[in-house]
Amino acid sequence: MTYTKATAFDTEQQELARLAKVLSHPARIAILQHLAQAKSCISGDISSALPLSRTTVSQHLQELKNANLIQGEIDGLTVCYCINVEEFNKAKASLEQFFGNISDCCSGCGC
Amino acid sequence: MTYTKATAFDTEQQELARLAKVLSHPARIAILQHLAQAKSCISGDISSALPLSRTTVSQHLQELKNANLIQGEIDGLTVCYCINVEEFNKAKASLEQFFGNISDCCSGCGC
DNA sequence: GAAGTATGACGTAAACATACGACATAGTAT
DNA sequence: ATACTATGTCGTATGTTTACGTCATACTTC
Repeated sequence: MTYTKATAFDTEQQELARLAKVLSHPARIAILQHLAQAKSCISGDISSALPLSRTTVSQHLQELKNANLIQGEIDGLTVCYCINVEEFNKAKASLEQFFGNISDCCSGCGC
Repeated sequence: MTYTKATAFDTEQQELARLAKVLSHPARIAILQHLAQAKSCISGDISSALPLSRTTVSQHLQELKNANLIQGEIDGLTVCYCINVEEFNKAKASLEQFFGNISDCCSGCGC
């Protein structure tokens, strides 16, 4: 985001937008849902559960990891990904606060 | 999203991703916050409150409108935008459900 | 109706995202 | 060591978003 004027907005707005951006692709939503339910969270299993190439899934996994929503532990040859529950709940909380503030505040306009 | 394989995912995943995408730019977060608090919600006032050109803000407003998160009423020369409270709360609910499902389900993995 | 104003639509350049094949790496097993 | 397997990284083609200037439209006011 260098060409965008994103930096002209305040930190809270940027953080919320960044979080939303991570969730803005169905593959990443699907990965999170899969990790929450899966018995296994091995990278290869995630790839084969999704209609995308292994490479592309790996890329989406990296984005989720950069956002701290998931974490990966190497176990020999395989990598085991899990949801970072603490960070995930922080994300949940900040989005809920955003929605809550607006709901509370918005009285409907007089137009 | 025509070239993406988005359509390979299920409807719920696509809907969540679409919603997140709308919120994935700080300008659109800022517009929603502004509309919630503003005494006025006239298009021109929104533009001048943001560090972007009027044209760009108008584009962001259209995206929010396409997503049904806001609605605009023409009043003579000016256009008055407001949050579409009903749709906004639906969006809130579906995101909260997504987060909730994952929180409930994710017991931490055995890695 | 002429001039002015508030908007949206259109065109477009630059930045970014998506998707994936080919390659690199590192562990495992024979 | 050699072959195999699971992953990540790199390059790259294609599509999408962002940002904004310019133009078109439509209402207001003189």
